[in-house]
Amino acid sequence: MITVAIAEDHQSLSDGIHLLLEYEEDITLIGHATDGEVLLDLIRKKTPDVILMDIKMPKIDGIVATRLIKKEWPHIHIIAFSMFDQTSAVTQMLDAGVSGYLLKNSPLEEVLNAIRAVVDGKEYFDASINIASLRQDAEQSQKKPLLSKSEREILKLIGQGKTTSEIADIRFTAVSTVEKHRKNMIRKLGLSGKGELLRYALERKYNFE
Amino acid sequence: MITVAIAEDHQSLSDGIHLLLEYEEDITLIGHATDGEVLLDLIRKKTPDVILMDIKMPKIDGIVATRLIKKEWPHIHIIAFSMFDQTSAVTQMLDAGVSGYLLKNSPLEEVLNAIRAVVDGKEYFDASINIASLRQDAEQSQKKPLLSKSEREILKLIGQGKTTSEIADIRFTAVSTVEKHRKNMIRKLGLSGKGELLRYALERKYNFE
DNA sequence: GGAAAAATACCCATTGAGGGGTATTCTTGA
DNA sequence: TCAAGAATACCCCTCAATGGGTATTTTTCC
Repeated sequence: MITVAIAEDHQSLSDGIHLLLEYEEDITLIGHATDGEVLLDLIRKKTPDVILMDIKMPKIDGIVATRLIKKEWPHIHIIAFSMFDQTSAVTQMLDAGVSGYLLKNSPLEEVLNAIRAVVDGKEYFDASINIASLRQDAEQSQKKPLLSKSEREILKLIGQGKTTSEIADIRFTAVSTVEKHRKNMIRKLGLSGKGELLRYALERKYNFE
Repeated sequence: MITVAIAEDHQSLSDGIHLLLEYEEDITLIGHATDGEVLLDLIRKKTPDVILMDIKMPKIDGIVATRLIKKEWPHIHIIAFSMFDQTSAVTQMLDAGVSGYLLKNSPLEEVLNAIRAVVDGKEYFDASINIASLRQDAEQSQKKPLLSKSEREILKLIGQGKTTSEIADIRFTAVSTVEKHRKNMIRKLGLSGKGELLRYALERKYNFE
């Protein structure tokens, strides 16, 4: 018997999976959580074989929750279940230790395939995710992160709506230095035009990077 | 017998509803669509009594689709089914003519209650939506929309990353006119500083306003 | 220890976005 | 029909954000 837990903040979807699993002889749903904290409590009480993990969740998100769980219970198989097929979301979940990645706009039956695959020790990725090329990208980007430490820090502040001079004050550096970092980032990221860096920084926030 | 169609771009959720409805004697699912265009095709072939309508959909979104459908088939009951409980999303769907509004983080059983309520000629709103106060707000804002037509149009283009001169080209107006509209919007919205309007426009995209 | 990469800081320049006006024409609703 | 609000278009001015350089000091890593 395979025991499964669901971490998903949309209860309607969680209920749908519940209905699906009810008619499977070899799978039992042991509980569901609507946020990362509740999930951790749940696991402490009843350790499941498999967790279906949403990325976007209140309190503790799926990426952090996966890291915590794999650290303490490395034998639990975690399958990411997300709306996002962006490279960054997938690589971060891979890095956190998931054994599979499903998309919410795929058929629900995929869930069954994925659960059975991961308890068999295999991995299971949605067909629309090119897992091989992602792994390669991940390796490269580990060695050469596109943006440097200072640059990422400044980008974050830009995303918070800070201006160049405000950022210079915060970081105790000259305005010209911040300007230089901005220009370097624009070059590295292949952007152009005035608002592009702000746009990039803002979109970042919704893109898991 | 109640006939139902689903418009939902996350197939997993749509599959879940399918499972739920399968065991209801008085309800038949006649089809599901993953975008607004497919939905319209579907309705032309088999007219359902009720449509469960997601707001976020490719091609034609739920708001536009609802308007189109209520115009041509006013007897079809439409229930919005969304992740968002923001005022703006709800009021826009109300305005478009929905008879109910469900949230995805509510139990799936709510779907059954809602379907049965709307075929009875009643309305059905998720408990966490304060429908009375929303209706009042909607009345007021109908008389005085904050931004005018041109302003909203320009804001949308700003959100798409267009610069003032590009927007002027697109709209066949002078650059100075677009600048004037920008300034008026900044004043109306109580913004300040250089990137604020872009920031506002970008955040809007995730907030349905 | 020494080279490469990152961080620092400055120079020059252009331009887009805003702040604050005024004025004319077009629409729209009471 | 007539006034209010919207849309159009121009004026002035400032300043932050780029684009494109150079140079020095730290860090980091082989």
